[in-house]
Amino acid sequence: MRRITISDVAEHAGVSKSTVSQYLNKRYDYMGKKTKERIEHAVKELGYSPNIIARSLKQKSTMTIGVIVANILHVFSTQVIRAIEDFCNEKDFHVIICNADDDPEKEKRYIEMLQSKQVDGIIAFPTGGNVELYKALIEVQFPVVFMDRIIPWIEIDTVILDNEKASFLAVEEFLRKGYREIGMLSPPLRENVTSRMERINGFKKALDNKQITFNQNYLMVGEINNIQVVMKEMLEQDNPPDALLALNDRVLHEVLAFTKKHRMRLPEDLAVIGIDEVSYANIYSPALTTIQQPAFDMGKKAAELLLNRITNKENCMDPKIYRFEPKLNSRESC
Amino acid sequence: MRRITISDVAEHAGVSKSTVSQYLNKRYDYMGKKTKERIEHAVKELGYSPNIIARSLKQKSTMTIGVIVANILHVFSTQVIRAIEDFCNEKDFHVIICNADDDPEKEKRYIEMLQSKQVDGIIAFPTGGNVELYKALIEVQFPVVFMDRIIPWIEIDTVILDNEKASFLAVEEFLRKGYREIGMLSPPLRENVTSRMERINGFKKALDNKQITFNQNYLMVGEINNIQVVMKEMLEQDNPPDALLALNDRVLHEVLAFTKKHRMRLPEDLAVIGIDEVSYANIYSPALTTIQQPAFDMGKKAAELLLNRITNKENCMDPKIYRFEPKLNSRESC
DNA sequence: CTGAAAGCGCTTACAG
DNA sequence: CTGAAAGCGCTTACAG
Repeated sequence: MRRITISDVAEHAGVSKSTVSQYLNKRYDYMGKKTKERIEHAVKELGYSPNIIARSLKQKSTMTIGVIVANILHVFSTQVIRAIEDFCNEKDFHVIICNADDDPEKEKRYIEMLQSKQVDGIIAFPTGGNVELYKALIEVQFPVVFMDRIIPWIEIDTVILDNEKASFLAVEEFLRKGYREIGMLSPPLRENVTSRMERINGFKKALDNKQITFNQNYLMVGEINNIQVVMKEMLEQDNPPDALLALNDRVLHEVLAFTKKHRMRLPEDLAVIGIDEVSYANIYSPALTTIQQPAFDMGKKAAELLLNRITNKENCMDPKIYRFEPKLNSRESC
Repeated sequence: MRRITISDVAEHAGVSKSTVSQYLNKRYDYMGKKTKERIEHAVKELGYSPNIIARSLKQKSTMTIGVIVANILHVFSTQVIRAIEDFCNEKDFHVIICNADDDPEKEKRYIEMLQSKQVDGIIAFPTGGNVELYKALIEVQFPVVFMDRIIPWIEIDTVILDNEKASFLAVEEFLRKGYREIGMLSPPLRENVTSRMERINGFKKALDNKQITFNQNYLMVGEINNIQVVMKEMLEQDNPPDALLALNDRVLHEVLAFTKKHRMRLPEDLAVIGIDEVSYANIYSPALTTIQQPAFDMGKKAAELLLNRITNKENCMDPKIYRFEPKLNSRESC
């Protein structure tokens, strides 16, 4: 299987490679009509398609970006990716997806791999474990956009939910429905996973804002696979909360596993709100009240920012943080 | 930002480009120890990383494969992709993901794009709408593996669920639990979406096998966004089924929306089984009985087959269909 | 043991 | 209006 090259086309059409190249790049300005037709014909007849690799080498641009997510199995990542792809597709950019699994080592390997592949830019859910690398990228003005996480001292365009607002919305909804003893359940606060910290801060601030004193025992943290134990503790204390905010979709899953196991009725025995929309929110009984991230808008914005940086190199705008508004889906679990 | 090239390294180390290249490719056989160290040092000092694009051009291999899924938002696709990535990552292959959205035009563009990018092979959920293209790929011995769908007359390695068996397992489970009036709900049977056809055939065969006469009115088809209407019809007939098999996860979702809306109790009012595992199966009330596809195993197999074809060109083994066994997750909805 | 040279398939500045 | 030539950053067969 020998691939057809530009030389074959040139020979077949009886012109030079240069001219064929001009044709392929639609620089018809000075091209004779006859020449153009002959090339057109040759291309068709030979079924020629250009070797982008060769072009990239010469042009030093691959029209490809890399996307490093924590885990493609997470719904949020999946939606962000989909939005990025759709946007890039329109602009004739291609996308390479990588799973860093929140492992700085893997992230580093992927960033290096993507650079070796000469991608024009990267969108990443940064692990936060490669500060030196991030700095090096900024240093050489390599286009990068971060998603979902803010890395302190690193100035890079970042697209992120207004996480405090998400907690605010939840607290307000609880209060509106008459719940005042509000608890919150969170996975461990790893450094750099901005969203968790912010959601917890937002929770505290919202209570404060509503003149409710924050109760230490109403905020508990645990590994996902252990969080049902933690939840049990929370609910077995003397004056347990009557409402519970699940910090993310995975926590919500465990909360529901727990309430199912213990035959608790929602919202009578416990009102529940989850941050992150889940696919089964509407069909669950009761339908689940959630706070939704505009994942598609966020993905699109990230792609837009990145492609802007790639195409307007001159325009070295200062990096900013772009906050997106969460949305309350008020249903039956609260 | 001028990138460091092999020439810079050569100069810095005081050797030729050839030698540096040998070093990078770990062909140390005849290399002097001193030379090796000097290069090692230069590479580090300059922070050199090779330009894979240039290498690919020369070697005519990009160590990259393309994956064309119908929709990355579908859980099954997501899991297959993850398995493919993990496998490829181990073998130092990279993956480019594309969403064809079951649109033959898009599929065609993506296949051409991937070939322009000189990928070494493609794994696709074929739309079935580009038979000529598929044939052309086989013709030039371009490595391809299909997932989930069998395209008639096209001989290509295909990884697919034993869909008939999936229906068999469901029917058996219904019978075991004492349900004999078994209905099935399906999305429209588009040509080429093999799995739907097979699941329906399996359903009929299973009934036949159990000496139950198949009732036309117990098998209904409808667009997803209209399937609740169809379901209503099914359940309002004179002698409605007491058990229902949902052909896939999206049908199941609608079935559950319906039973929730009409306050039906599962399994008392209607026993339900869904083909495809869903994330909420265990936390739903009742927990949902499902038939699960081994998505990760299937993705891994597809990757394995493709990389084998890529690396053992000589070994032109006949394309086969690889069937995977579905698994019954017996829970409470049946 | 190491290096000069050719070549992968394009693009582009320049000459005519 | 078209073409010869150089070059993108590598690899590799071959010479020494």
